[in-house]
Amino acid sequence: MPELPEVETIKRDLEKKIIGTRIINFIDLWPKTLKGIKAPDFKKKVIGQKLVKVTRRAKLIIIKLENNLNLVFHMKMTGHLLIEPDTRKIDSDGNWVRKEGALKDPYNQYIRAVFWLDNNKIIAFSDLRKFGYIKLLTSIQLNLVTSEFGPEPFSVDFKASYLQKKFSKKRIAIKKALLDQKIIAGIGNIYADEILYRAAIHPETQANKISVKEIDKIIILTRKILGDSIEARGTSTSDYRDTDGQQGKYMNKLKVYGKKGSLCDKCQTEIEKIKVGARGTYFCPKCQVKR
DNA sequence: AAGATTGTTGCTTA
DNA sequence: TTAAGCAACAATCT
Repeated sequence: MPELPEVETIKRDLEKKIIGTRIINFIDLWPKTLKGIKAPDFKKKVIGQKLVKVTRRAKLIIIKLENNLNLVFHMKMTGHLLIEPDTRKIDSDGNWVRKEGALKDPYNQYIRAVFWLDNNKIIAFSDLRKFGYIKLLTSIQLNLVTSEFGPEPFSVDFKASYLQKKFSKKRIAIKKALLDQKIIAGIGNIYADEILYRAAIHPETQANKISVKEIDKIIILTRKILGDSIEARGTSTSDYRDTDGQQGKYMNKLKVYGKKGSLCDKCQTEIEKIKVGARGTYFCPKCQVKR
């Protein structure tokens, strides 16, 4: 799943590869990919525009255009933004195929939208499960969206006094609180489990029962884990790939996520899997004691 | 072959 | 007014 480290990796790659280029064409191969706008209207507003700036907020990628409109991408579970040489074409049946000599790409059949750029490259939005989307928003509309998110984990606003205030009002499981984008932006299922394991907190602990000391731990560990994962270019437990179609390397450093039955690093107890808020949740029953 | 998987939204209920 | 739970979305794998 693309969570903060994966989306941040994509954002940094895009910054290097596409800033200053111009969009010269667009096609949507799965109509629902464009949310809130139809392709003809979208094309009118986007074609000819220079890509001015790339930012990330929570799990959103935002590309600012010269005309002050913003391309907003959400990868959901299986989305990719692939930057490739322009070696693709549409065949007579309307199918999206590789031209001869194109890079090998296992996601060819899942491409939902394509932007052609004026540097002979394309941005291909691939998404196996079709949950991801592209929106075109004014800065005002974008602000309405991003202002709903809680603080970024690396911002100064993400601090103990803030989390104390938020958690004190919540009786939900701490894991659900970490996943709530209105409380903290960018954490998903993988990193929530990793943070709670390293903080030695049972994922079902009520958020309002988390101590001040534990809140300090959560803040430090969140930054440590997300930072390390960004350095490793993210986690590819299943579908995540960067703009070159390459996997991240943080999988090897995971302590609990996806590791049911393997032994805890700290105490050699078997890692267990339970459901918390309808999400698969991995933890060590000895290090993360229920209360 | 049903159930699990995932992030987010929108609805319902308390 | 707020909190919390759940269905829905989509497709694939077990």
